[in-house]
Amino acid sequence: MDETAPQKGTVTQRAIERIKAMIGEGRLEPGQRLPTERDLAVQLGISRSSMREAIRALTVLGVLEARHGSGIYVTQLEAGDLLETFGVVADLSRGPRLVELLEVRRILESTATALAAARITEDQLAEVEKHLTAMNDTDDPEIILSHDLAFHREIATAAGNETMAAILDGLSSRTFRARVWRGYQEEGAFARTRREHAAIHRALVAHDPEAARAAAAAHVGEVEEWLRAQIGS
Amino acid sequence: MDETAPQKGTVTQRAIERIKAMIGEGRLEPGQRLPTERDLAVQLGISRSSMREAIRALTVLGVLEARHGSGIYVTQLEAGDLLETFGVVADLSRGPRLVELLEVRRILESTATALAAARITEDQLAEVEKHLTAMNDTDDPEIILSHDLAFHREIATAAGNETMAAILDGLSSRTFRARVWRGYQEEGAFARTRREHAAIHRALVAHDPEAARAAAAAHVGEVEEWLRAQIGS
DNA sequence: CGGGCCAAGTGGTCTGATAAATATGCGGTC
DNA sequence: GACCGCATATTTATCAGACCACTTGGCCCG
Repeated sequence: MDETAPQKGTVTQRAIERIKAMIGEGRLEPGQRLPTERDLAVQLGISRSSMREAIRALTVLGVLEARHGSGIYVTQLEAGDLLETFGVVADLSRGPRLVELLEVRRILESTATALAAARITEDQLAEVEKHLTAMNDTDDPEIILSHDLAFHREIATAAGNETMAAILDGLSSRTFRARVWRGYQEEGAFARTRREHAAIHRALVAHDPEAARAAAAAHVGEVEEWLRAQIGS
Repeated sequence: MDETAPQKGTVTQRAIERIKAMIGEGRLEPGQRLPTERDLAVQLGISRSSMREAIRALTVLGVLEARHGSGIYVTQLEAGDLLETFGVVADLSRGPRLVELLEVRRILESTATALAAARITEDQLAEVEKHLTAMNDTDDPEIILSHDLAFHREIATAAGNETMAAILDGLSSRTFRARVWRGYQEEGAFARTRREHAAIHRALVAHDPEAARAAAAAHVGEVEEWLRAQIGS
C-alpha cells in the first residue's frame, strides 16, 4: 500500500507541510521555479483548488511567490521575505501587548544600535545623517515618520544582522507607528525626539557602543513609558 | 462611481486586507464568529474559492480559525497565536542566517532570564526545577530536548512578557533545535549544557538579574559559537 | 426525563470552464 | 543578420456549481 496518506489534518494543510519539507530538505532551492499548479496538484494527489490554497498560504508566509502568467517560485528565503508577516502582529496588537512589543523593540534596538556604533562605515553614517537632517527640515508628520523609519532601519542594517533588522522593521511597521505616534506627537514630543536622535547620532559618530545603547534604549523607552501611562488611564 | 474597487492586487489579497482591517478597526472582536464563507464571498463580491484562499491565508497567520462544520472564528489574537508562524523562519533558515537567529535569541533570552530572576515566583521556580531535574535524570536526547524547551519557556514566561516568550518559542522550535543540536550534542556537550543550566538556575534562586543575564548569554553563546565554526568550515 | 437519532447548516474538496498576464516562437522588415 | 511585432501557447487568477464530512441542535422515542 501507499504510505503517502497519513490522513492527518486537511489535505491543504498536508500539502503545505509537504512543500515546506521539500524546501527544508533542499529539494527546492531559493529562486527555483515550481511545477505548475496543475502538475503539483496531480503529484500530491489533490485538487487544484486545495493546491491553490496551499500556495496562497505559503505566499503570505513569504516562502513562495506566484507570478501571474509565469509560474510559482521559491523566494530567496531571506530574513526580509520570511519576517514580513511580523508586521501583522504589530498591526493587530492592542493594549498591554503594544507595550510588550515596544519592550522587545527596546531590547533589540538598543543592542542593534550598540553594534552599529562599533561597525558602522562612513557611507552608512552619511546615509543616517541624510535621514536625520531630512527629518529636522520639515514639520510634516508623514515625512518625519518616513525618515524616522529609514533612520532606524539604516542603523539596524549597519549592525550587520539582517534578521534583527527585519524583525525591527516589523516592530516599526508604518501602521503600527502611525497608530502609536498619533497621540504621542501631540504632546510636543518633537523636540525631545530630535534630541534623542541627535544623541544616537553622536554615539554612532564617536563609535561608542555603550553610549549608543543607552541613547537607543532611552529613545524607545520614552515612547514605551508614555504608552504604558496611556493604557493605565 | 463605486469606490469599492481600487483594483490593486488580486481580489484575494484585497479580501485579506479587508478582513484584517475589520479586525484592526474593532469591527470583529477576538473569539467572534464570522459569517459563513458563502455569505462573506457575497458581501465582498468575490467567489467562494477566492474567499477560501483569503481565509486560509489568515488562518496560517494565526488570525482566524476555521472549525469544520461549525464556522470561522477570530482567534484570541494573543502573542502565541500570531507568532506561531515565527517557527517557519527558524525551520527554513540555513547557514549564516542560523547564526543571526541565535544572536537574536541570545539577546532576548539573556534579557528575559534577567527579568525572570527579578520577578520569578516560588511556584514558577519549582516548575523550572522540575524540568531541570527531569533533564538530568535521563540520557534520551528526545526527552532532554523536550524538557530543555520547557525549561527556557518557563523562564521566559516568568519574565512577564508573553510576546517575548512567544518569539523565543519560535526561535527554539522543535525542528530548529533538533537540527542544530544533532551535531552539537555529539561533541559531548551534555555536561557543559548541564553546568550552564545549573548556573542559570542558581542565578534565578538568588534573584540575581546580572548573573542570570550572563549565564543565559553564555549558554546561548556557546551554541552560537559552535555553529559559527560549523558554517565557516 | 434522558439518550439516541436525524436533518439542517457549514467548512472541506473536487471538477470544469473562462479571463488575464506572461513567455515563446515565427515571420517580416529594415 | 538583427530587431520588431504579432499570433499562439502556457500559466496563474477567478468564477461557478456540485458533493462530501463534520458539527450542532432539536426532535422523537423509550
